[in-house]
Parts: sequence; structure tokens; C-alpha cells
Amino acid sequence: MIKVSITDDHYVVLKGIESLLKDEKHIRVISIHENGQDTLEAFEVEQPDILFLDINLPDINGIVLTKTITKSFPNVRVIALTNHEDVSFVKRILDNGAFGYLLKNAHKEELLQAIDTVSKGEKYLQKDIEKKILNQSLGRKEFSALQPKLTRRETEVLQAIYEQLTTQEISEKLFISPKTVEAHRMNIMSKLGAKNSVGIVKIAIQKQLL
Amino acid sequence: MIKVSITDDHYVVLKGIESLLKDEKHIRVISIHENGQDTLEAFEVEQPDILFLDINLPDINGIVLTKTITKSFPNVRVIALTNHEDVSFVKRILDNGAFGYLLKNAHKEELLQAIDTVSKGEKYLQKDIEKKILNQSLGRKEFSALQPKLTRRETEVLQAIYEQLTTQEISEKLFISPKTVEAHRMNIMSKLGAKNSVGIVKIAIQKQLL
DNA sequence: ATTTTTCTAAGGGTATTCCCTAAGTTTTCA
DNA sequence: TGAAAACTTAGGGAATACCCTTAGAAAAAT
Repeated sequence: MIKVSITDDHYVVLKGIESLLKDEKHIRVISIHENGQDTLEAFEVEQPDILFLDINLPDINGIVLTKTITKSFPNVRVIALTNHEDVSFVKRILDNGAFGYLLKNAHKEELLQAIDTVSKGEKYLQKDIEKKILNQSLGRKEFSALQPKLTRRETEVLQAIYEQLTTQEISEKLFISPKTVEAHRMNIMSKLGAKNSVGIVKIAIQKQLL
Repeated sequence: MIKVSITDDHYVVLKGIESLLKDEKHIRVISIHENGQDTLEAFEVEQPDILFLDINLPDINGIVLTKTITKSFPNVRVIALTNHEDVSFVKRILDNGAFGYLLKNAHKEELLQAIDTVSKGEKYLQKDIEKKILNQSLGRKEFSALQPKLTRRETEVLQAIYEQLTTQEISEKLFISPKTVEAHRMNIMSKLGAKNSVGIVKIAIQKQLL
């Protein structure tokens, strides 16, 4: 008997997965949750073998939550559920301890196969995503063409730029010199391949950094 | 007996709504579809009273599809399903003939109420969206707080800004003086309520002007 | 414990954007 | 056809962003 939990803020998704699984005798849905907090609290009492986890939750960032869960409850295997087909995104999630990755357009067979595969301790990726990863992994790696990694500070500056703050305002907000803010902005531009602040925001949105 | 169809490329959403409705005796789900094309073809044979339509479909833009359906099959009442909480978005959909608007985190009660309300011929909006629309509609109207209308030239400049071009480069691209470009940019900022070019792009993306 | 990365910040420019006012021309629409 | 809206241009100045280099201190990773 495989115990499954589901966390998704879209109620219909929650009920959809539940209804798809309820005919399976070897699978039991033990709990469903609409946010990260509830999920963590419920896990204090009983942990599932597998958690279907929506990455876009209202309260906690899904990637962070994945990390938390795999650390606090190592027996729980997380299968990420999203609409992002972005390969870099998949990578980040897997790096943070997820065992599988499913798009929300997955059909019943894929859902079941994901559960079976992951419960065996193997990683499960949806077919088309697997292909994409392979294709892109064959590109150059050193240039980090995929998901540019911003540092904590850079992320803060990025956020502030997005909020239309000026360098001066950002420096006051973060208690650092304007010159430092500029340095961060230059680094962000360089990492994202942007020509100016507009490009930073444009690309950051595209790459889901915001 | 109310006949319902569902169109959503996320299979779990499809099954979720279906399972939520299957206990209701006065409602019958007559068909489910994963894309716009299938939906239109199926409607040639039989039309539902109500269609739950995901606005983000792989093949056809949901807003356009709403328009098509309400024209070709005027008996079908469309309830839009999305994650967008953007008020301007809601307006656009309703303007194109939709009878209701639900976020995907809607619970069973809301789903049923939406069906009942819409089948009576009334419009149904989810509570929190209704509030937002009211709030924003009470603002100044002459300034077109909702969907700011940009002129043809302003749209071109907006596009160029989005492409990270400088004022100089834009002027060369459009064969106008840099000063004119600046004038347009100022007008765009004013219309969108942006503080700078970053804001222009940010808001333009939010309001789907790009 | 040591290397690497990140964070910090400065000087010294240049380029660009932002903001105001003003006004002639063209297009659109009632 | 006349009025309104949109498009065009401009001057001038303040503010901000961009770009380069350099470099010490702090934090993180190995």
C-alpha cells in the first residue's frame, strides 16, 4: 500500500488527482492540502510515501518547500507538479531533492507510472521533459545558458528593480552604498545577458526569477 | 438537467471538475476536451449548456475561443477558468461573451453556484474578483484605469523599449527624432502609471500589452 | 584551513533617461 | 468640415543609469 498526499492550491487539481487514484487498490490518498504550511503540519502526524507537490503555492515557494520536506521527512518522496516546461526549472527542483516531475496535463497512466517508479526509489520524469533535458544538457555547460544563478543579494536587488526603485532608493532599502547596488545591477545584467534594467526585468520574468 | 462540458489541457483539472460534479443529479458532464479544436468539433454534434473553459490552451487563445463559441453556439454559456487574478484580464473575457469567471482554486460550492447562476442567465464572478473589480471601477474612469489604450506609435515604442533599445536606437528604427521617442515614452509611462522604463515593461506584461 | 564566491565600495567618467514646457502638423472622427 | 486626438519636434537641465577598474572584507564551499 502506497500512501500518497497531494498539495495544490487549485482545488480542482486536488480533487482531480484524488479521483484518478481512488480506483487503484495499492494506492491510498491519506491527505490533501491547499498550502505548504498545512502540509508541513500534517506531516508531523503522518507522512505519506509520496507527495504530489504543486510548485506554485500561495504561501511557500515550492522549491524551498521541497528542500524542507526532503530534509525533515526523508521518507517522503516529492513529485513536483507544475505547468513549467522550463528545463532549468526542472533541474532546480530535482537538485533540491524531488524524485519526479509531472506537468499538470499528465494523464492517469503517467500519474500511476510516476508513483510506481518513484516508490521504487527511482526518479521519474515525464517523457517529453526527459527529452528536453537531454537535448539541452548536450549544450555547453560552462556558460550556464540555462538557469543563471543569482546570489541572495542580487535577488534582492532584482526584486527592488522590479519594484521600479532607483539605485538610490534600493541602497537605502538594503542599507548599502549606491555604488554597491550598481555593482549588483551590473552583475545581474551580465548574468542574465541584459542590456539594461528593462532587459533585467524582461528576462527575469521569462526565466521565472520573479 | 444542466449539460456541462469542460475544456482544459491539464488532465487532472479536467478529472477534478468532473469528479466534483458527478454526484450532482441535476448536472451531467457530457464531454471533456483537452484543446480548443476538439471542443469546437464536438460542439458541432452536441452543445452543452455550460462550458468550463481554461483560458490558457495550447492551441487557441482562450479569449478568442470564447468569442468564437459565443458567436457560433449562442446557447453555450462560457465560464472562464484561469489562475489570472488580473482584473483587466477578467474584463476582457467578459467583454468577449463569457458568463462567468472562476479561479482554479475554486471549491465545490463555488463551482456549483457558478453553474446555477450562469444557467439562470446571470453572470457569475468569484467573490474576491468581484470585489477587486468594484474597487478598481470606482476609481477615475476617464483615465482608463483598467485597460490603458496605447496609440499605434506608442505601441511601437513600447515594443522597442521591451527589446532593450535606447532612445537613440528607437528613433533610428522608427525614423523619428529621439525627442519624439522620449515624448512617447513619457506618455506611455503616464498611461500605464509607471515610474520608469522598467515599470513600463513590468506593467505592459501584466496587462498583456506585449 | 584554504580556496572560491559573494558582498561591499570607491573613483571617474559617459550615456541615457526623466521631466518640464511649448507648439506645429497630421490623422481621426463626429 | 471642424474639433479632438495623435504625432511630431525641440530646448535645457536634473537625475539616473551605465561602464570600467580595483580591491578589501565577509561568507561559503571544499
